[in-house]
Amino acid sequence: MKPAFYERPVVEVARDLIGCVVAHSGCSGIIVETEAYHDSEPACHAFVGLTARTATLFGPPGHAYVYRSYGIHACLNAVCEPPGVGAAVLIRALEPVEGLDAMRARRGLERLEDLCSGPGKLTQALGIGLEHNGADLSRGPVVITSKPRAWRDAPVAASRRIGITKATELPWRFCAESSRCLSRPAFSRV
DNA sequence: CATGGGATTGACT
DNA sequence: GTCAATCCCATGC
Repeated sequence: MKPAFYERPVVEVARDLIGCVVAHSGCSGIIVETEAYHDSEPACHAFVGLTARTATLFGPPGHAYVYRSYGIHACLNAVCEPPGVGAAVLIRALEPVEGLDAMRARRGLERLEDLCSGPGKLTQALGIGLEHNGADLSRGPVVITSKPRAWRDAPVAASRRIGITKATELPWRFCAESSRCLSRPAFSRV
C-alpha cells in the first residue's frame, strides 16, 4: 500500500487493513485482526511523547514500528497519520497463505490456526524482528499489499482492544468475522 | 543508576 | 483459570 493509505485517521486504516496481505521472506498471510493506537490515549506507546522508543511512531506513515513485548516477543505495527502524530495499527493475526512449511518450522507447530493467531506468533512465523523497526512497508523487506478480490468486502467486526489496562473502552479492535485464525473471538466480553 | 511495568505466550492446576 | 519468562526503556532518586 502507498504511504497515502496510512496518512489517514488510524482507526480508519486499522479497519481497512483487514484483508490486506503481509509478506516477508517467502511467507505471507491475510490480515484478519488489527488494533488502532493513537498518542491521544494512554494505551499508546506514543502517549509519553517523543522518546528514543517512540521515534518511529512519530515518523513518516507507511513504515514498520516493531517493539519487544514482555521481553520476549516482537510485535508489528504500521505507522499512520502525518509525521509528528504518534499513531499505528498493531497487526494482531494473519491467515497463513504462503510459506506454510517455513512458518511451521519457525513456530515448531503444525496446526494452521496456531501459526499466526496472535501478534507475537505472526512475527515469529514470518521471521520479523526488531531489526525491521523503521523499515518502509512499501519497499520491504516486510511489505503490506492490497486485498485479494475475495477479501474486498469481507465483514469486519469492531470490539474493545485486548491485553491493555488503559483506555479499554475504545472499540478500536477490528476482526474479519469469519476467520478461524484470530487471537481471540471477534467479540470478547471482557 | 535502580527500579518497575508491560499492545504476550505457553505450560500447568 | 493461574503464572512465570525476560528485557528494553521511561521514570525517579
